[in-house]
Amino acid sequence: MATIKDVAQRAGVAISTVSRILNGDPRARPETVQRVRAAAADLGYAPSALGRGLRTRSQSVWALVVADIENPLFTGATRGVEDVASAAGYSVLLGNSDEDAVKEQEYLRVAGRMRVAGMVLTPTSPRVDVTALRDSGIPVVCMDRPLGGRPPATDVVLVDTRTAAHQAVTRLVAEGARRVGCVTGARRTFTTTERVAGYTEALVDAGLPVDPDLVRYTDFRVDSARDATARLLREGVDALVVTSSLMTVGALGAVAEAGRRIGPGLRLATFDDAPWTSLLSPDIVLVSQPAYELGAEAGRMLLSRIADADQPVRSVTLTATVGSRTRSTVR
Amino acid sequence: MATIKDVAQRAGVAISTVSRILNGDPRARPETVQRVRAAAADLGYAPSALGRGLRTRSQSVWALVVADIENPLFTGATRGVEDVASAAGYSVLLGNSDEDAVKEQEYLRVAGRMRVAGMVLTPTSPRVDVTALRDSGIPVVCMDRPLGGRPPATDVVLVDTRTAAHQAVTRLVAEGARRVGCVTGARRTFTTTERVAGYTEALVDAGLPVDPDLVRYTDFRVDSARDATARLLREGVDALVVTSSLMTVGALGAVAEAGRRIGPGLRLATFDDAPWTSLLSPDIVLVSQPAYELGAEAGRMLLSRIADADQPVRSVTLTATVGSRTRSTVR
DNA sequence: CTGAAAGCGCTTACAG
DNA sequence: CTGAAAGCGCTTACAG
Repeated sequence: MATIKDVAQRAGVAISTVSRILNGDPRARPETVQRVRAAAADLGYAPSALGRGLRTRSQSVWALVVADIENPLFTGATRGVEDVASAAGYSVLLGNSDEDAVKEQEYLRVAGRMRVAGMVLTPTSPRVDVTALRDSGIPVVCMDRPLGGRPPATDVVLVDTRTAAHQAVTRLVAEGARRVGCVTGARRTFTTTERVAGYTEALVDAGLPVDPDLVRYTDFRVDSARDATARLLREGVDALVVTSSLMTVGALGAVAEAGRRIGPGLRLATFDDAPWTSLLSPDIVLVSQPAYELGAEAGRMLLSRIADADQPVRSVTLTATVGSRTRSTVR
Repeated sequence: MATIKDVAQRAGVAISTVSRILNGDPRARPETVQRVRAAAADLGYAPSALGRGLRTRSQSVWALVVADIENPLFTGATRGVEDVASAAGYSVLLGNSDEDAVKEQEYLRVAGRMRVAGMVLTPTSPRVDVTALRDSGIPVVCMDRPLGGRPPATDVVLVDTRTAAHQAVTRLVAEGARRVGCVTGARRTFTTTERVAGYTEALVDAGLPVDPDLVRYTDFRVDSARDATARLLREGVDALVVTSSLMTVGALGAVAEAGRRIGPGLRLATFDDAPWTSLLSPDIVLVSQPAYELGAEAGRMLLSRIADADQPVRSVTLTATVGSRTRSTVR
């Protein structure tokens, strides 16, 4: 493994000269530049991020820790973060916490030890502890879910899915639904409580009774959503709101197993436009979130926070759109 | 940001003592251990991976670069790699090359500069250049796709999807298909050529004519698969083999738009059991790959290669299973 | 049982 | 325009 020393030796210069030239110092003699460049190329030299990072106390790497890499919202957001990062000269290292607080903590630790330049995080709960990172001087921007109470403890980009859930339920009711079941994720998750709130408010606004028993909290898994939906169907609902596309897989499985189908007698609203939702009946009400923009905005916030650590904490909320599914243009 | 120096000062010992104790050196006085531990905890000290990595010339981090994070095969494999890595004390940093050779090259560079302990890679093409990494002493294990010709240039874990494709097509033919179209990915990709080979061999074995025009290569995208399928349907096929679940979204979209449906008149075989495939008709022939095991085996190979750099290059092939879709147990 | 010292691979004022 | 030197945060023989 070639080091700066090897390059210096081969080019017949001091290591400081190699460093300067490779970092584009303008006041270097063209011949020297030539020699150094050639030597570096011959040796396949790539500067060690360890040596460099240690010395400059800054890395050109971000960590991005998402709660579920299978969620199309997060794959889209990941692209947004990556594009903003790479335009600014940063690379992004991804961690998947899998909605598991232990795994998440492990990624936070690794990122801290690696002294990354910043982190974008989708916290598994509002009480995730990022003080260790912040004390290390590593800025954290949250995405999709805030940290702490109100106001949020860090910069954060959210999507207003409360309003979207309200609109979706209002639409179901306008189409004739009277008993709307809700299959949703974990209680601890911000997005869950927001969407349930929107659901409840819509029922109230429509003058319909609110039955807490029609809201089923799960662990986000396909099978849990299937079971929850099966029970709701047995107990009698004429519409379903399912708060993620993965859970919708389970919900639709339960619908099929019950011998029912989506249509005027059983309406469905679902979140996230995963590619496969393009195959669903056009009757379905679909809540689309600006996934790419969610990540891009988080990236921009991180950039801004890196540039100025002392600026006030910011909170940005993006809008989700509610519509019927259209022909997919998603990858 | 606390350093080992701060801890030493607070505990009233030398930094070498701090280092030893925090690394579990047994010959330390209990009182000293106490003091050092307390000081470290008070300061929220986490050793810098930069300092440590520079000194020991070894990192406890792997890089995993996959070609498409949306592919359920790779999300499953990622879990396998992570579990093996973390059991051995490594963390995994993920990069998504998105089937883009430029992005891939960038991740290879970053991993090299970071001096990761090893890499698991799904190369975007057999000609990806990993010599820079290998020259830096960073072992590379390939997953899903080999590098170089035969024998492969690196350790590699593959899935025998050639045989699986053969079996799937044989099954379609047994059910009555005579003109089987194939919608597949990019020509440069190993898995594409393997599956097309299996498809072709099955037709030959069944005594059916082989029409190269029935094989449509795409760029893996939903819309490309949709267009390719639409054309195949117009030209007349009575069965389809689609070599990834994402492309199957497009294929099924085209089927619906053509006013056709999957059944005895138009059979379908597809690869990868994405969660949503559980919603498909039970008639569909499904090729399931051992995703988790693919990653776990790659992780084990990397571990073994790290332990002994000079062992002969190994190539492991796992088996895919062909069946009808069953109720999903996937997350 | 613990400390002082060297050195991992870099960058950056500081001389010259 | 270039080199020598210091130092970033660690670990690890080597003394004592």
